[in-house]
Amino acid sequence: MLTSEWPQLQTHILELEKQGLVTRTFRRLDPARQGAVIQAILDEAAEKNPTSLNIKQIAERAGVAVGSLYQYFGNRDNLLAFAVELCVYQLTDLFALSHPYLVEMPLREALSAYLSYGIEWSQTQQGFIQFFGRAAYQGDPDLTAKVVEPVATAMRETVEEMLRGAVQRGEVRQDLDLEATARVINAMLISVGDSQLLPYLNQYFQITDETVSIERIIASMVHLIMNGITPQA
Amino acid sequence: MLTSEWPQLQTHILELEKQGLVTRTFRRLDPARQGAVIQAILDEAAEKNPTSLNIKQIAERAGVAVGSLYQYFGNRDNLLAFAVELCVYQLTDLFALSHPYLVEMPLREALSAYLSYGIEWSQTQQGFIQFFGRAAYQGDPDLTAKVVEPVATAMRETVEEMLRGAVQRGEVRQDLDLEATARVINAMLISVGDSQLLPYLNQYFQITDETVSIERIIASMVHLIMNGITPQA
DNA sequence: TGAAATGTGAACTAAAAGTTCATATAATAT
DNA sequence: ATATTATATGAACTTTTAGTTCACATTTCA
Repeated sequence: MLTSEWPQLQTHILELEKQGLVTRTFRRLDPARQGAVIQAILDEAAEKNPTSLNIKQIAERAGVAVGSLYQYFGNRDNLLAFAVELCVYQLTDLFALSHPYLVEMPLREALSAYLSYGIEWSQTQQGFIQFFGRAAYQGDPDLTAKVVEPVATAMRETVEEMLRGAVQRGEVRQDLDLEATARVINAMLISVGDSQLLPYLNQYFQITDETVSIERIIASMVHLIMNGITPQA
Repeated sequence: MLTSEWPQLQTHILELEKQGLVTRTFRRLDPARQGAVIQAILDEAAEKNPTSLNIKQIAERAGVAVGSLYQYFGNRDNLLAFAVELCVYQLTDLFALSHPYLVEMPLREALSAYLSYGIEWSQTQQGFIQFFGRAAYQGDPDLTAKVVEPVATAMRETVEEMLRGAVQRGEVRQDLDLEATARVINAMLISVGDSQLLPYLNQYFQITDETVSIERIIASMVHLIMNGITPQA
């Protein structure tokens, strides 16, 4: 069940209740029902996009009545705000958790781990990552400010510190334009990762298909970053 | 004016007239008015997204009456299909034109040119690229099949041939996983390019900001691709 | 000069989506 | 056991949004 896989979820819901985005009723709900509602919101957002959430469809998807959603969230705006805030909490937590490991790992392994772990993790945890992805690629100003900006900054800073650590450990050149290179690598990680998270994106980026696996892509990407493609002297 | 900067535009419009997507009336229109309508459609699509085009807003933006749009396109579906097909025509033309130059250029210069030229070109030609970008990141299945897939394939194949040419000219290693590497480089070019085309994407990718210019990014990207980041032996 | 082509936008229509509320059921307290 | 409170339900109401039409005005051109 969803809730059991998100240990911090109840804490975050309590926090959001204090902010007036959910009612006590929702917090005290049967976990299965609570999970179904959250899952329905995330799935709905992933299928279309966060800003065009449809209350009636969410109700149908979750197997509850519309009236119940109004008892939980009061109105649509709150429901959306609830999902948005919850998503930021969850992803912020995730980055806080993985950050120290990634920064201390040898860069070569850290790059692989970042992607492999990220792709795997987001596939078991159906929902929050996809919700975030839709928000990121939709470009709604409000969502961008509230969800995308904080998470995107955390991502970029993680990559920057991974690189900085690697420089200090002598794994990479000293004369790198560290800031610019970190941004390029960050963009690579995002595009490769997101193409696996949001299948429709892969039709644009064309990262993988029947002939090229994600493992081959990750290997080539890491190799490219570490060694470039110019012939060895 | 828009029309004068797209030499093939009239030809394409005639083609679309034969397909029943526009009326003769639109083709024979005063060029300024015709351009204003096309521009309005593209701008509208760039601001929200292609699938939620709003007839009334397009009319207002173009400075024409809604009734006129119905004389030009018959209905909303045709108007959208017209924009979609026109976009594919224009971008296909663009790739056909630039492809041979890029493939024969030294890879190092070709990578820079691809981006610099692409970013510059799309900023003067307000519209088609942004329309395409919105389609690509929206993920509507119909748009993906009709617009994104053909253009995305052309992009990936261009990069593949750039790499293949470079291998043959001895500019890069022979033992590369060429297909996988091409896909990674293609994704880099897309993410860096699109972040400059669609400003909201830059808030996610965080490629550039006040402290890091696009020129620095391109230089670092090319350097990364050609030389990697490992210390020189 | 008149017939054909084109332009106009208020008004019509339909659908979609948020919200309410009377009623039913379950939980809890006394 | 019964009253009280909490929660569940979904049909009906309301509002908004957006595509479309059409009677009439204007322009073009033979």
